Amino acid sequence: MGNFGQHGWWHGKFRGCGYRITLGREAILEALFKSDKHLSAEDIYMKVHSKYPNVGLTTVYRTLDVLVDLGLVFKFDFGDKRARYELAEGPKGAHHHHHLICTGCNRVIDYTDFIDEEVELLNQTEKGLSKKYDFKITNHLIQFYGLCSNCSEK
Amino acid sequence: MGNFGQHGWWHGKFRGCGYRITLGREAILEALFKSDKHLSAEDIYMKVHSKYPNVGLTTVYRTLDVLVDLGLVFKFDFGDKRARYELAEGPKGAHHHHHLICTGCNRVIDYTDFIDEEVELLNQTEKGLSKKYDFKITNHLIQFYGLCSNCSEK
DNA sequence: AATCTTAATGGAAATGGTTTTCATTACCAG
DNA sequence: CTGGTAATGAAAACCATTTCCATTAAGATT
Repeated sequence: MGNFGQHGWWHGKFRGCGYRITLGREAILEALFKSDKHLSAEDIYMKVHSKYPNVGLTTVYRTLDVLVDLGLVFKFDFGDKRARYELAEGPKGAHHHHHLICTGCNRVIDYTDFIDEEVELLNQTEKGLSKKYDFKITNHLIQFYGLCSNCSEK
Repeated sequence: MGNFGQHGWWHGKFRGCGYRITLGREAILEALFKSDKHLSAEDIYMKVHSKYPNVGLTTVYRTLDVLVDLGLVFKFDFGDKRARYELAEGPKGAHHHHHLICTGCNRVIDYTDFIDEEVELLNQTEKGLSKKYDFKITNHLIQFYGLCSNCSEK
């Protein structure tokens, strides 16, 4: 579970792409691993910075870019105006979920319900679209927008 | 078709929400109506500005906010770093489509294939989620990411 | 271990899309 | 016509993210 540091499950993928393993990157991935989710770059910076004060915000941004490129991290836009990041897959693989976003208060609810049906339909759709448009699909995004119980009362 | 100005199909919805009808708003909505799509705020500004030079960029942003709030316009993030806008519904109603986004060159392909199945599944999902999370869903976003034929060759 | 190549880094400055400010204009209800 | 107030434009502010550049440190080679 919490034994992030001992594993290095991502080292292979990292090295295989010519990236070096650094303390900063280790710390950033650890922060993502340990945290709940929907972290902004600055959230991550502050977590990392408290333990490794010599890791700068610029490195956080650069590392997140790398992680997104490698597919280890997903980048989201939830309507507040900063990017949000969450781990795509851990040592035990991914726990797939999508998001409900409240346009009133920007609260985000993760849900895993209906995911199987969604993903099955998406796979079919992806197959059809790939063929028709000669497009190699690597990822998808589904989000629902609306008002949470608090905000719809007003 | 092109007789945008004569209709004012949106005036009702506008006035009903306490908004005034102004030349700038008319021009901005007309630009969205006439254009293809995926316009940025500045795209719209330039189109509008050529015909009505006294409409400023600020007004474009403010009007787009209003239109998005009213549900007349959708706002998208396609990964280049500016918001993209397109008309949600015209006088004849909406022509629903989703997007394929190339992460290589940021090209966006609209597709309407599979939309029916998608929308049906989404409706079911929305119903289930609304109930379970007491969340009033008003909108959804589906996007596929990948590489277009040009970019996957490299 | 020592050396070397070059990716990675941090701090400061720049960037640029979007928002805010504020004095002025112009919808439109009465 | 006229008053109240929403809407506006221009300029300045905002602020998340990127870029610059001199310095550091992975990690392959010796």
